[in-house]
Formats: sequence, structure tokens, C-alpha cells
Amino acid sequence: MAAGAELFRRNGYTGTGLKQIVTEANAPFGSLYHFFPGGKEQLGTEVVRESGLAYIQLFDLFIAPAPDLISGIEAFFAAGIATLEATDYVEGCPIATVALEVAATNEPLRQATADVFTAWIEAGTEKFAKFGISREAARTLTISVVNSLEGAFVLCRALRDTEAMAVAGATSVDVARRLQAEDGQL
Amino acid sequence: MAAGAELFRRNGYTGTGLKQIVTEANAPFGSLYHFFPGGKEQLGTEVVRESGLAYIQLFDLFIAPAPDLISGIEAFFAAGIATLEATDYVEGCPIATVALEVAATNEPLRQATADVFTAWIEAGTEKFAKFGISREAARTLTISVVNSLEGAFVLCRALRDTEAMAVAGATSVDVARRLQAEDGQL
DNA sequence: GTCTATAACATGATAGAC
DNA sequence: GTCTATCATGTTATAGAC
Repeated sequence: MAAGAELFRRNGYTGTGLKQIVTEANAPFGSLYHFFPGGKEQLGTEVVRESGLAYIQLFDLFIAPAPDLISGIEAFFAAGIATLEATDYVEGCPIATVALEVAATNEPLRQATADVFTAWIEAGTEKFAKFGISREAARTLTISVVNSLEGAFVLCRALRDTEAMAVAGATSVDVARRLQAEDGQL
Repeated sequence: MAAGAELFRRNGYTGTGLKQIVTEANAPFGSLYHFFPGGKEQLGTEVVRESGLAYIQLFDLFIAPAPDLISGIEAFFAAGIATLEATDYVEGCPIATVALEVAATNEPLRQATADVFTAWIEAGTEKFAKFGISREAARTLTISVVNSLEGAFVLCRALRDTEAMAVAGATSVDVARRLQAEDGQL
């Protein structure tokens, strides 16, 4: 299943063949349908859900130990840049490619991607609220961070350049500062 | 070719069959290879390039007549929300889905998506600079706007909700205000 | 229960009739 | 020159041998 996750992340859902997955996983073809009777669709939804949860851990890893909101956000986007460079721009968000592909064509998979994004937004709201901003502000900040992150992955992978991710980090810091200032006035 | 553009935008590159395209276009199958001897790859690159240019016109349509930078950006994101609602979340960015799919697997197509994004950034920089901010600030703002727009399309289509696009607009306005203020100090 | 071999189908691409 | 019929290949899915 880890093999499936990596291939979906790199090549997308429709672009990844089941044959490719079992080859990468050094598994016989038949066992795939033993573990996933629902075929490619079931495998896809489970990969999306698992990858989504794993990404929350990654988010916590950079935000939780930060001394303050701003440096947490900076560390998070710095990690995004590092990932792009380390993988030569082949690995971005594990969900986004699949999400765009299936949004209009495969309802169960679309629901899985939606559940993952909902979980991210809730988890981020929780984390950011711990830094002393209101829950409403924390939710807005989380959505803004995810927007910028996802968009920057698109630009960076296409352009093979990290500039957009750096801008995304700076943008998110701006938003965080504005929200902190507004909350402080209340 | 318009049919190809719409299908690629909705279903992605690997998710769209040539048969599907000729059916949608009410064209016979053979004529496709008459006009595109390079097959699917040539069709894909031309669709990406043409859709990319068309999107710049759309950007101008909302930014150019705006009385000031902030209201131009607001109008642009309001149009994004309107598109999502009007198409029941099946149409987002015409480039992003293809860009993520091919970034690691098809170099000619990846180059086409990169050229489009480069053109967008240059065109946006040009337009925003006309509102009196420095070229450097205009470039940063453009990348920030595109990041937020692309990311919001991912979230909105997956969640079938426009909240993320609204946040993207507010975020972009924040960034524009910060850049205007910084430039004013120089 | 695991896996190999194969079925049923869709895909991209072409050759050849009009 | 336009298009129909077909090819070769790759896809998902399954049946049946071990």
C-alpha cells in the first residue's frame, strides 16, 4: 500500500496502473484483489485516507515544537521546499493530484479526498488556536495555509523551482500577523 | 480542440481518452491524427498552451477595469467562486490537473504547463505594476494570487464548497495591502 | 489461501477504402 | 484528403491451478 501511495502521489490515480503498483510492491497480482476486493477504487480510497492522516502527523512535527505561530509556519514551508528539492520535484501533496482528477468523475474517491481536507482543516485549527488566536481566526489561517501550500506545489512542480513555495510561506506569515493583530484588538 | 480543453480540465490528461474527445467534438477519429500527427501528447500540449493564454484574457477582464488593486483582486476571486458554483464544481483551473499529473512523467507536457505559468506570472506582474507598486512587489503578489487560486480550486472542488476560495481572496488582499504599504515606505 | 494465467475491455495509433 | 475499420498494447478484473 505504501507503493500505491507513492505512485498516486507522483503520477495520479488514473495515471497509475495496478500492475505498476504490484510490481513496485513486489507482490503477486492476485493478492491485490484478496486484500482489496473493491479493486482499484477501494485501494485508492484507502491510500488517500491513510496518506491524509500521515500528513497531519507531518504538520504537527513542524508546528508543535515551534516557540510561536510565525516560526511554526516558517518551519512548515521550509520543509515543503526541502521536500521538493530532495525528491527533484516529483513528490508534492499526496492528495491534490488525485483530488483534482476524481472531483468530477468518481464520487467515493472525491468523498475520501474531501474527508482528508476536512480533517486537515480541523487539525490545523486546533493547533493554531493553541497559539492564542480565536478558533475562527485559526480556521481561516489554516485554510489560507493549505491553499498556499497546495497552489505552490502545483507551480513548483511544473516550474521545477521553489520560488512559489517561498512566496507561499511569506504570504501565510502575513495572514497570521493580520489575524493575530485583529484578535488582539478584541 | 475546445472539447479536449474542457475534458482535460474536468478529468485530467490521463483520465481523458482520445475517443472521448472525438465523440464530444462530433469529429471522426481519423481526423484527429490528421490535425495532430503527434497524437495525444501533441493535442495535450496545444490544449494546455491555448487554455493558458485564454486564462490570461480572463484575468485581464477582471483586473483591468478595476479602480484600484484591492477591488481588482476581489473581483477576480469573486469570479472564481461564480465559476465553481455555475459548473457545480466540475471546472477549476484548466492547467493544474494536467500539471500535477505530468510533472514527473511527461517532459514535453510539463514544459507546456511551465510555460503557461511563467506567462501568467509575467502578465500578472505587468498588470499589478500598473497600480503603482514596484515590479518586485508585483511579481510576489502575482505568485501569491496564483498560489491561493490554485490551492483553493483543489479544496473547493474536493469539498464542493466555496469557503476556501473566499479565504483565498481575503488572503490575497492582505498580501496586496502589505506590499502597497512596504512600497510606500521606500 | 496464494498466486499464475487469462478473460474482457479500453486505450492510443494506423492502414487502407472511399 | 476524410474517415471507417482494425491493430497491437495495456488496463482492470477473475477464474482456476497449486
